[in-house]
Amino acid sequence: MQILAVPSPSTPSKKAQTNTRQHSGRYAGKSASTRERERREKLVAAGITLIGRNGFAATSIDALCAEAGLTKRYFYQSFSSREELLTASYDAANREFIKAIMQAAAPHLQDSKNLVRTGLQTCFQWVQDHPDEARLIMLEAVSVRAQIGHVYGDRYDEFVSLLVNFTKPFLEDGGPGDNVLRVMAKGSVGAIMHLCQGWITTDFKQPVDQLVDGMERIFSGMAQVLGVQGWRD
Amino acid sequence: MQILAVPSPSTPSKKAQTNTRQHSGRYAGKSASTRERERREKLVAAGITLIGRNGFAATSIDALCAEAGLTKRYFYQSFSSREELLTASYDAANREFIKAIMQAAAPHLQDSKNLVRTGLQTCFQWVQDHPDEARLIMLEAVSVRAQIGHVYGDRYDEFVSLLVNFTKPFLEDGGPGDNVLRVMAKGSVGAIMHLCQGWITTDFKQPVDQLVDGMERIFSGMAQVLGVQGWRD
DNA sequence: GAAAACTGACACTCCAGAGTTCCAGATATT
DNA sequence: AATATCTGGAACTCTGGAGTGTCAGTTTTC
Repeated sequence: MQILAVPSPSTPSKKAQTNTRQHSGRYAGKSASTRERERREKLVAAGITLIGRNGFAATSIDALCAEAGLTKRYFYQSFSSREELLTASYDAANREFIKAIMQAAAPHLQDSKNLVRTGLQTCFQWVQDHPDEARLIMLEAVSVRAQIGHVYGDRYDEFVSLLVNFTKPFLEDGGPGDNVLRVMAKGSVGAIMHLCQGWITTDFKQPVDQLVDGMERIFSGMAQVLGVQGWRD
Repeated sequence: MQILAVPSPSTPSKKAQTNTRQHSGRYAGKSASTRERERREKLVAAGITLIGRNGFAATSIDALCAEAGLTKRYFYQSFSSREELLTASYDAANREFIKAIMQAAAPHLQDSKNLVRTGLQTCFQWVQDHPDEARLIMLEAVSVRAQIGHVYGDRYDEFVSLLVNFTKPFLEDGGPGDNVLRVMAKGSVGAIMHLCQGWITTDFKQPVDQLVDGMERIFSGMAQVLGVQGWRD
């Protein structure tokens, strides 16, 4: 069951170069591929907004196009199904999310304790500041991602490897093997996501500090169990 | 937006007692309410199977009825929407899940370390043994539950309270407040769920032992951070 | 045996949304 | 100015599934 036809950023559409004269793609000052890319981006943005706001099931292609200010024709030019747009929207939102955290974390790469705190703080803050994006990647994408898991499995695995490899230098010998380390990394991701899920669906009632505090302690515990050097409360 | 019309186990249907003579409900040896309850249970079972197997979006009411060996009439007798059946199916599957873990955990209530290990082992084993149920409660229900969260919020909160209150007696003074404890409890639930999600979508490739091992270490870390008495590796 | 209520199966209407096609107007090229 | 391409908008068909209705046959009660 091939749900996804490879989400290539944009199908160059083969140039319907029927005849051998004039016209080489420009319109309104932009090249054909630029226009197509811009439309695609509008649709992705609309996807983030509507799917995040109303849910995937309640988001029709018509509504998507209306939100994007385009017509169905252009939808099918860039995507072949609603699922494909969901995937692209998920991808875009997820990238921004990761980017925000990476940027905030970068200055603290040498100080693991600060790194954890800053990362968590940024994470929850971003979620609160981008509710649509967050709902999309934390809630709506879960079951769909399960069906197209093979597409995102690799990238997710890379991310987990990143976490593991980053942590490893700090570890003493005699700890768990890589497989178990990976389980712990995934578990951490899950804990954060689950907290975000509940937080989102209760309209961010709980203060960020408490979420950060709780997660910090969980990480702290893991650090101690793993014997991370230079970590002690 | 009232999605759910109170999932009462079965609408007694008000007895269409139009006239004043004979017939008080029995058919095929069973009372009216019994028959109705049996049909409801068949539908719930069908819901678990089909939604778990094919996903909620791909499960029509017709298919549900076919699977249950009933006709649409009976569906609308017990439920007023597909979402309501999903909710009921989620509820049923979730109860079984919790029950299995509680039963396995019961003998170890005095030994926290064994309690954690047994609980985790049972949890993952149950998931592997009940893939349909697990897919339903771990994957399919996530986004829908977000929409009807207020219905399940209370029960979930109770469960979290259970965890917290159970842990509290073992804690030293000076630890985090209740709010933060709750965050940690929710985080643990999230870690397990996330691991199950990934595990399910990769067809249970990873051995149970590794999952249990990883989660055990996370709990172990939390125990140490919280200063649980009688816990030390 | 007759009346009432229940059952199962099918037929039916209705609609939203998917996917396609057409066309008039705008923009570019020569 | 003439030709070709691109754009936005709408009209169109088609289908699956929701929700309702009908009816003949069965079981119960009196």
